[in-house]
Amino acid sequence: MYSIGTLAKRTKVKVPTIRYYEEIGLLPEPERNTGGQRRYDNATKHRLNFVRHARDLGFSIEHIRSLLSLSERPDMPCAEAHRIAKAHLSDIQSKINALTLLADELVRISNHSEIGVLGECNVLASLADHAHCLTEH
Amino acid sequence: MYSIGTLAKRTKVKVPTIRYYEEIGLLPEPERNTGGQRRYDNATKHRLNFVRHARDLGFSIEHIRSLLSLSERPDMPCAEAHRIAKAHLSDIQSKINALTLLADELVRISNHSEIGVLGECNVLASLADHAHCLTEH
DNA sequence: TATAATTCCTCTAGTTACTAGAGGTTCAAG
DNA sequence: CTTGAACCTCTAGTAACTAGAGGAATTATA
Repeated sequence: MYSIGTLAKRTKVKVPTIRYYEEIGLLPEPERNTGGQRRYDNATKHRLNFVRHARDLGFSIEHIRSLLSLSERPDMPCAEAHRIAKAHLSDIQSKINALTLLADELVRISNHSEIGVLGECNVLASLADHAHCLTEH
Repeated sequence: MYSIGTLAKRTKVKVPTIRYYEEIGLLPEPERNTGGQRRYDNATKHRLNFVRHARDLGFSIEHIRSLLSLSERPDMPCAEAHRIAKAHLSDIQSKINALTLLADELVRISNHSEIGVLGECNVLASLADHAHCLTEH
């Protein structure tokens, strides 16, 4: 069991952000020591790491709540779990596609080794085209 | 040349968001018709699509400004372009890794076809582990 | 063991990136 | 030529943090 500051260091999530996640119910209310300070275990650290990564990947809090519900409820009926998993899959796959295109273009720029200028650059085109989107827009 | 409403429909970006992007300098100030209304061309549409996708992928506005600078300046020296490209690459590659792990786990859940309950679920573990992170944290 | 520095607490207010609404003007269909 | 939709600017609200004030608890140092 460790303090909020220690948890913050281990997860690279800021202390006020941890308290904020608790407030909105993304993290459970932790135990408190005799002085009233929060004490955390590794289960919370694990959960917080998930939240942090998911946020970095552009998922909304509500999105994350839904993903967490898959982990939270081992008693969840398959049909419900499948519905949630499928609802997220195509979105995630189009994110992977878009990132891959952008990465390819950045690799091309990085490998463009002549001293001089870049010439035409397709970074913008890599994400601007909708041809590779799986979502509805 | 078309209106802001048409641009909004074509890019799925809301009208006030387009005006906001203009205000913060992510989009150029567009031409205006005699009545003072904004008129857009496809170059702006292209740029806006890039911004929208990049935001969906969790990049900050400043991040996007830096990526756009690669496209904006065909006269940029290679060294500078390489620096920017490399600064973004490892971040993007770790995003791809994390998303792939999450997608794999969601596929596993989707294929788990017995009628009943889900049993143990590794959605949380898929993103909680730092083992696959390329970034420093 | 005293005391000083650090970290914690709650609460309020500020920031980023939008998003919605008020009040008024311009456009475009009939 | 009207009238309703779409546009304008400006202000205010929301989501997801982030920082700061004022004070209590903990930990490090003398």
